Amino acid sequence: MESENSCPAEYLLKMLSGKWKPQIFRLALDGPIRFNTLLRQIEGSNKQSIAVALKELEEQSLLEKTIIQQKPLHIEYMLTEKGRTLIPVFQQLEHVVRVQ
Amino acid sequence: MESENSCPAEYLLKMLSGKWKPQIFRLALDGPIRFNTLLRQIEGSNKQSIAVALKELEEQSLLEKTIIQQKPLHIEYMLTEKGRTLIPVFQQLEHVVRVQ
DNA sequence: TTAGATGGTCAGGTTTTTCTGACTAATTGT
DNA sequence: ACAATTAGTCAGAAAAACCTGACCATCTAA
Repeated sequence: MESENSCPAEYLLKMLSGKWKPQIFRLALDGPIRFNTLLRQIEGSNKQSIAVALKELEEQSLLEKTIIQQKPLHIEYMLTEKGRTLIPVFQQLEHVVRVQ
Repeated sequence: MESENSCPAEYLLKMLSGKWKPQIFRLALDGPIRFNTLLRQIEGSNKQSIAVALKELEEQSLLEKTIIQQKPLHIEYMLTEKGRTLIPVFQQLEHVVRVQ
């Protein structure tokens, strides 16, 4: 993933390319989310693909994984600061899609 | 290409998915553009892929093909009204990419 | 203690996307 | 007449993305 890129759409497209990333990212917009919740909410998806997508989103610093040391430890994925910079783009897109 | 879609990013991603579409679209933002110009300006691309991408962008009504009946007839691709609705998204993205 | 949930990994196969090279046809310049 | 440019198409191969099913470890509830 070369971050050097003169085309901003290509940048977003690369960041969120793949069959499940946009949906994962969108669900993460609503707050921290867990692996199996994603798996259940994204219909048609599968463990492997979600796992790979999450790993890549982490590597791109759009999501971060947190292990919560509690009775039954559980793992959460949430937007990073960088991830949150994409929120206005999503809002803009929502607007555009409504208008079209 | 099912246009039904609850996730706007997924919508954009679908519209502009593929290795060359974002770059084609971006070049088209600067005005009508020709096949061989795209081919030359997008390095690493090839005839076949550009041709397929252009056809799909046309089918999605983001670009339109115009045959200009002049001495040597030539063909131009330009943004449609629908395509132009994506301009603010690109601007937003440019801003975000600068900030990141 | 056994079943079910969470959060994965791994190998292998299938599907989708992309690329290469050859070919076409119209037009223009030399 | 011949080469070059434009604007493609097509078949087949290669590469990338995705899916399935099996497996694993930890924990909890029955």
